[in-house]
Amino acid sequence: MTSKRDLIKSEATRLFVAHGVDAVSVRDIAAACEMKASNLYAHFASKDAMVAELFREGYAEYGAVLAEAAAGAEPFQVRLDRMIRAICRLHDEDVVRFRFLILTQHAFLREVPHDDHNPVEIICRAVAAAMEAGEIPSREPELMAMAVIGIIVQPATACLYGRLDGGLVERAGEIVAITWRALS
Amino acid sequence: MTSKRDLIKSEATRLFVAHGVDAVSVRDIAAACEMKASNLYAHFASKDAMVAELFREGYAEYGAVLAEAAAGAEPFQVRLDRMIRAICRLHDEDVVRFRFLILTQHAFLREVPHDDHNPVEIICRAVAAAMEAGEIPSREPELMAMAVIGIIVQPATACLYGRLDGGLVERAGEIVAITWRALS
DNA sequence: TGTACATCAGTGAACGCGCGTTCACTGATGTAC
DNA sequence: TGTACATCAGTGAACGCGCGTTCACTGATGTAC
Repeated sequence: MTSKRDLIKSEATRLFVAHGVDAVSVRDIAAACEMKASNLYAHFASKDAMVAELFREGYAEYGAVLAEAAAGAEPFQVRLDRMIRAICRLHDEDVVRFRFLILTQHAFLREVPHDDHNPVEIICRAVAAAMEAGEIPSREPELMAMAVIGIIVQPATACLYGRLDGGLVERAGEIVAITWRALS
Repeated sequence: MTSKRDLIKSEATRLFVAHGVDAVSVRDIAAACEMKASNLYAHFASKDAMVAELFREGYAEYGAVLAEAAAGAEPFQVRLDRMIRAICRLHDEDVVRFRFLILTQHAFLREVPHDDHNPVEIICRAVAAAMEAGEIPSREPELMAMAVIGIIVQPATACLYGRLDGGLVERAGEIVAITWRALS
């Protein structure tokens, strides 16, 4: 059985994605959980703390999954393939959470540490290492890393707005191919 | 001389980008313009109307610039080059407005018409036409168009967060090259 | 078995605050005669 | 030239509202004896 805390988190995420964080009140969240607003404070210190927890938790899990996919001694092409498929899977498995991260990133990205668990950082380092190892041509690593991220995130955003039907997993092979050509 | 209305628009845009639309009150905007909040209502019907006008105006201008760059009988490669350089120029010339559009897109994209002046639509059509004309390999056009957009927008976002120093114009040639490889 | 107590998720009513917005009014400037 | 009036950007005070948050309290459930 999922805890009340998890119920609140999932209902809140859903409402935030549907209407935007600022347009959703604690009373809205409570109503979706069939409780009163005051009871939310038995589970979270404040609305802000709750939003921050949702973002940091999601962002950290993405970082962990990506770090695992990026590790290993295989050629960069194999690891890149694994990373992209991992992200596509994360997207399709919980599209609401992916969207929450896209929508709220601008409120939190400034305060997220640039460490080993930062998804953007992981991709930057993997791309830079592949260049140093001569596995792909040497270009500005940060720019190429951003291109890689854009090639994945923009289709995800397109799914959000109904410009792309279905999910990303079914397109993962194509996305990998686009990315590989871009980096070549 | 710039009108008071233009002053309000530019100060508001600046504040919205710095703190987020919901965190900026009409009193904040008025203070930045050295006037009182009540006087804003001589120029705009409401705060919401003002934000909507800023978005629609910016989005429409981007659409117009892109439409012009996309037009013509030249090969797709030439027109794509012109489109990407045009966007990079728009970004560097008024980085605050570009960021405003990135940050607020999720509040407005749903209600923007998918017509000839929609920047996303223009890129989608240009890519699809190039495929039909055999200028680039045939793949899912919407997915390829999203990749193109991501390759430009993600570096712009990286500039926003200081991950990339400088602007996009200096990188326009490289961005064109990445995009062309991705589409090939 | 019944009684007394502890626990704890959940409630209801209220709080102060800052928000967007309104509107009667001001006061400087330009215009007509 | 002076006087009377029109215009209009800008003001000050106030409005109602919904927000996040607090806190004394409730009432069902479990536990000890």
